[in-house]
Amino acid sequence: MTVDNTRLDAMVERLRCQGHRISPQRLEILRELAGSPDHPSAEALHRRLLARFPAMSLATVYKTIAALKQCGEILELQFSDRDNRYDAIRPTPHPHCICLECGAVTDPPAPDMERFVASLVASSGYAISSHRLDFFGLCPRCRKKRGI
Amino acid sequence: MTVDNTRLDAMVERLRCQGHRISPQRLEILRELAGSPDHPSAEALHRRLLARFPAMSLATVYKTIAALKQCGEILELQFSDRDNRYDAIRPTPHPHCICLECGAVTDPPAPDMERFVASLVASSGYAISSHRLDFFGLCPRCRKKRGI
DNA sequence: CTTACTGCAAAAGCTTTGCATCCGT
DNA sequence: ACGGATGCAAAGCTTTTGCAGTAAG
Repeated sequence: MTVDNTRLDAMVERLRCQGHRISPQRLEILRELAGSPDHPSAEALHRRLLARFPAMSLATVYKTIAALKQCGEILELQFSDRDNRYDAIRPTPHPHCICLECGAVTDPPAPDMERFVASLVASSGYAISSHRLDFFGLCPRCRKKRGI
Repeated sequence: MTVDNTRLDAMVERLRCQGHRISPQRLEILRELAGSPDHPSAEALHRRLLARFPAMSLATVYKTIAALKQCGEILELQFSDRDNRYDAIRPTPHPHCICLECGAVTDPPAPDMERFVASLVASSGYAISSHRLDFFGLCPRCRKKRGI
């Protein structure tokens, strides 16, 4: 796993500023997040961490995610029919592609999103503070598998 | 409530085609959906229907929603931290504005969305079949209340 | 030392499912 | 009459919470 230490340090620093403490478990969760560009679920994170931290509780993962949310250091993609997915590498809103077959979540190249968001912010009458842009379909691998 | 009878008839017809039956309860749920542009939750629908159908079960509402989903006649906006919301008036994907204070969900004017979606579909490598565009913030009313 | 964090288990909350009965078609 | 729909209650699942013990700062 390739951990982005700059990002890891930023998360640690931000948590500390907000009065959170950094336990060994928490540090390991942050490290895992900093090295996971695949938008893992809480359960997936927990599974990966168990190898290095056999006693880690799933509740601890959720509590650390809650702390990161409170600091604005993680982006939560909510789903009601499957696990939520998390992106702590790019915690500000950006588009995602979600594969309906394998569940992969990826960051697509974002073509002139700025202008699109800006125009909507201007025309909606809302004071927009964040957004969510999800595109559902088949990822390249699953397309190939199906010959589409 | 202003029911769009054209839309209501279309839903009934589509359900029938797919082998579903139209009970009095179901017809009333469809009528309520056709007259609800506010993207109600299942529970909100149920609450409104109880006035006219005191014995209506929440499970029946969910089962009718499931039938509509299967027919592509309803758009489900999933949330993991609150009730899902439903739009049976415009069942194809379109942008939404969601108020973080009062929970209102509205359809904003959609400025050159076509081009944005098209460019992403082209650049992502995915075979995109649907999308979800949510904008979170304060609705005009809640802005006013707060003086923002 | 003070107060947050951990891990476990229980609770919460929305949605789905099983089942006996009822009713469209 | 057949097969789907209803209503009730129970089950399912993910996420949150309570608590006693532990440890970070």
